[in-house]
Amino acid sequence: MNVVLKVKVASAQALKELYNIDLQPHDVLVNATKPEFEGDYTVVLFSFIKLLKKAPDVLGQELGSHLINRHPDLFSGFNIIKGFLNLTIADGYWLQFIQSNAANLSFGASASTGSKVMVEYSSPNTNKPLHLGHLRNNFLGWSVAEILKTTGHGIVKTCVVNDRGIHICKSMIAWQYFGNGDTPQSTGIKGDHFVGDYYVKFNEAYKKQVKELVDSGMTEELAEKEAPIMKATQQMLLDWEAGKPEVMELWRRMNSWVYEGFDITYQRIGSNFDKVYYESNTYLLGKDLVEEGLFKGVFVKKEDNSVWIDLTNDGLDEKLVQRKDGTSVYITQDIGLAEQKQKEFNVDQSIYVVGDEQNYHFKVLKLICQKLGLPSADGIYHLSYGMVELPSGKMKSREGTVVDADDLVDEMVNIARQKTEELGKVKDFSPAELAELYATIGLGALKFFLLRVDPRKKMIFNPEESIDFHGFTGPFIQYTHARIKSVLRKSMPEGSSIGNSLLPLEKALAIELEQFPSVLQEAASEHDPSKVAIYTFNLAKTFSSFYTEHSIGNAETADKKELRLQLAQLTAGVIKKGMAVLGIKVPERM
RNA sequence: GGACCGGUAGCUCAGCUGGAUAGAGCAGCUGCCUUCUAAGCAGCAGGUCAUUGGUUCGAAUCCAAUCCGGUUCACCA
Repeated sequence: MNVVLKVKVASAQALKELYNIDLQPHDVLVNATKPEFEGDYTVVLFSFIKLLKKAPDVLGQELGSHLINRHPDLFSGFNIIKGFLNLTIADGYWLQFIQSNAANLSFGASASTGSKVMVEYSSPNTNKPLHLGHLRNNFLGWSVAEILKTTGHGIVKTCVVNDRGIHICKSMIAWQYFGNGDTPQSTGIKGDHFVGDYYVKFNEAYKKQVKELVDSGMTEELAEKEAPIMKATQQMLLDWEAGKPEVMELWRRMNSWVYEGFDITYQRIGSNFDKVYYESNTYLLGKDLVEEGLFKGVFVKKEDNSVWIDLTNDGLDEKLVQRKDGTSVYITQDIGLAEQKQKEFNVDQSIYVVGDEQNYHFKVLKLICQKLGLPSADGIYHLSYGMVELPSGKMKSREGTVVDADDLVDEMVNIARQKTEELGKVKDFSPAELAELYATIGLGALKFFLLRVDPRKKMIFNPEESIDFHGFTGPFIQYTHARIKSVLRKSMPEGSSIGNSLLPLEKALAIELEQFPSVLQEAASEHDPSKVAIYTFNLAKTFSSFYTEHSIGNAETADKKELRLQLAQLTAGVIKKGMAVLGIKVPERM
């Protein structure tokens, strides 16, 4: 049980014993004491003052004295300022905490809860390479899965690849027209970029054709439909759906190029999946559910044979679930896939890491699944994240302002190399060690930058500022870890006495370390890695102050040396674990 | 137009189940490397928490209205 909860439980119990009022620990508001006051944690008394009709000072005195008498091992002092009861936690409590966890490698992790969660993330299209927005998605999804794993949930990481449809045919057509038989191998271009280039070429050619038609007197609307390259693409989609061999062959070939490229990027950024779904296999799912929905009266069929669901009573609109020609729409596939996932993995919760532009879609999806009575329905959770924007505004592929994932990672790693060389601290590293260090720092900076803000909020990515390695950044935390390891290489804790008192910075560190498990819990329940990022940064900052102020290896006494070594060891462990759930490695030296 | 999301320091963001004088980082300014890594530390300066009203012992936080920005409401995916 963490300290805050102990304070709450003790306070609720004390109020019961003193005044015979029944409160849940949850009813007691406990905050960290503001630095300008004496104490560690503060019980806010106002609500009890009202309830008991007692003066704040009297109540505070009675409660404070009672707490100290009943829990001398937990509390060592108190003071009352206005309606706030500031409690000092006994040094012995923190010392005990430090000693029992310094070498505990699994500190922060929870026992299995028995629940199983699926996290769907990344979900790329096979017509273009990954960009900055995908990076936020990948880092978020991976981290949320890792946080849930650490807090005792079984995890299935999954990815739904959008590998079919008109947009895929566009790159295929463009390659047929303009490719001259080139391949990623023959050109030396990474497969996903290679295919993406043809997607761009399609749009260029299409635009040109539309313009020509418009110039010859056609309306723009008609020209967009009549452009030969578009008609060819639509025919190709029909051919694909009919399974025409040469189209299927081309489709497989080009997709395989993309996957080769994705594999490299995923490997580099550390994304991985337990199960990959391909839309080419799942796009027909859900049809039987349309029948079932009609039978149950959840859906209605209109005269033209299209099938709808009326969600106006739920404050939404009417939504189409099947076209008049009997083909299914996107949401129908999603319903079908939700059912499929359920059959295959039987998870308690299914998290979809998808941008907030699809909020409405997921609201509808969940509602429809609930109305259909699918067992997976209530477990659907849309982890909606905000778009990544540039200082100039949104990224637009048409304007060429899309920040490519591979390029960005390259740039970050390069800057890491440059800065490391400037500082010259690891001149004895082998080339392989250096390469690993640059990747660790560069990716650490990037991941931390994208994960440190609330996922729900849109964020601005400033290429100039984002590559900062000072302050609230991944490299600062990595650096703190490396400094600790440097100390620990010289001497390790021996398990000897750590004395019986704490200096302010020693205590501040202990207090912060003790919060790690509850931070992980909070991050898990809110699906929010930024909680861990912020916590880990603050911990590193506290350690840096401590490190500057107090000598560890040459401490004043043997007790102090042992105490500080244990604190250092525990801090290194928490930093490492905190960063690990963010997908960020920490170096031994940098 | 309906629904949803956001507006906190020059910039990027915390804080939002109501609690003490609203916090970080960057940028700016001062100091600190003969002692464990200065990718650091200590300090200064920087605020009408979009606006107005309400709820109460207490509001950045809750409620209402307004202003500004965004997303969405396709027989697209």
